[in-house]
Amino acid sequence: MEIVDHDESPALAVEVSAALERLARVVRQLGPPSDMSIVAVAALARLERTGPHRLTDLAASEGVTQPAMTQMISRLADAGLVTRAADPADGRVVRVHITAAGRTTLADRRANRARRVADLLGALSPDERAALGAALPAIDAFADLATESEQHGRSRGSRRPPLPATPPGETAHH
Amino acid sequence: MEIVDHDESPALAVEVSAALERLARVVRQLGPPSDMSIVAVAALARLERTGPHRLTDLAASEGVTQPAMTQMISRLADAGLVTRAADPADGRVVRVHITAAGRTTLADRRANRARRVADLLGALSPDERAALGAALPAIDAFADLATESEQHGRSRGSRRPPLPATPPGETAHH
DNA sequence: TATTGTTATACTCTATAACTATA
DNA sequence: TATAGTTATAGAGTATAACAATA
Repeated sequence: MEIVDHDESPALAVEVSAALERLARVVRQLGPPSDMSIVAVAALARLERTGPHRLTDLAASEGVTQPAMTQMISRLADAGLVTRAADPADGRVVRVHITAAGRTTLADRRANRARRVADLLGALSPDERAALGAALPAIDAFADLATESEQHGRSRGSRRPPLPATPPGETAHH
Repeated sequence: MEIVDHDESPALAVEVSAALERLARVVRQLGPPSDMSIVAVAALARLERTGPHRLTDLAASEGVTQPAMTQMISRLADAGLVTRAADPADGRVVRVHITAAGRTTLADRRANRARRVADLLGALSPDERAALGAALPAIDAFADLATESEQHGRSRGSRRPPLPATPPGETAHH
């Protein structure tokens, strides 16, 4: 058991925790009501960023069950944003690819949300904007840690153990 | 139309927007799967903070429809976390109160999440923690602005027009 | 007639359990 | 036997539309 200074920032933890819940509401309201779900967007973004993935990998990466991801991908496929392809090397696996429409949808969505965020940021003071910008690396690190500890039971080593250049399941091809 | 420097921080907006989506995942995974929904927690917290509210007020405050809030409150009432009371002054309105069990649940949940957040914060560098702490006021201001612009069509005046000491619907009593 | 709240209906999203098919 | 994925079922949570009751 490593010695980590847990008691160093209990007050900060309480405040950060509260801020997170408030931000969740913002995330929800930043997009139109009938927008894609967070998990769907995350999966799509992952497919865009690091290429085709197996269903199991997507489920694990986004922190949902395999059946949930199956249905999610089915809906995305119905919408034409992804396609399923058989893996020639293993008849059981399904490889999910993002489509051109998927990329477009993602880009549009990002632009829309960034526009709204820009409006909000514009109403902040320069100091506040500066503080937010300065905190972004810490926020990313925090989010990475959270994701990491969720996936492989709180490995504490190299933070940001980044997504392999070749997505999992890609290596054994011929 | 006021002149607001929208184009000053487009890059920042893109990054903040992306960070928000990543944080949404963290929020989701910070609690047990069978945890209360964000909206339920927010409504409960509001009842705790500013006393009994009408259903309509809760729905507006949390950004959901009235029927959605009716069902949410029904579930919370089934769980014993809130109670409904008739308003003697107006037979149509329902006043929702938080119960002792509701307060306990809220406190437990907060403590749990704060503990997990503290663990994550403990793995950050001191500089990163400091940056996060310094950004908290800006984050709050940002969240307030978002909530505000959602509710009364982007009034740009006094930010943080805060929740009235007496909750809405409380004034016209006799 | 307007407002408050509920009920009806439908859809997304999730989880667990049971199943199929490949390995 | 184990793994990849699907299907079945149930439930939370949301929205819109139609409704009841009160003002």
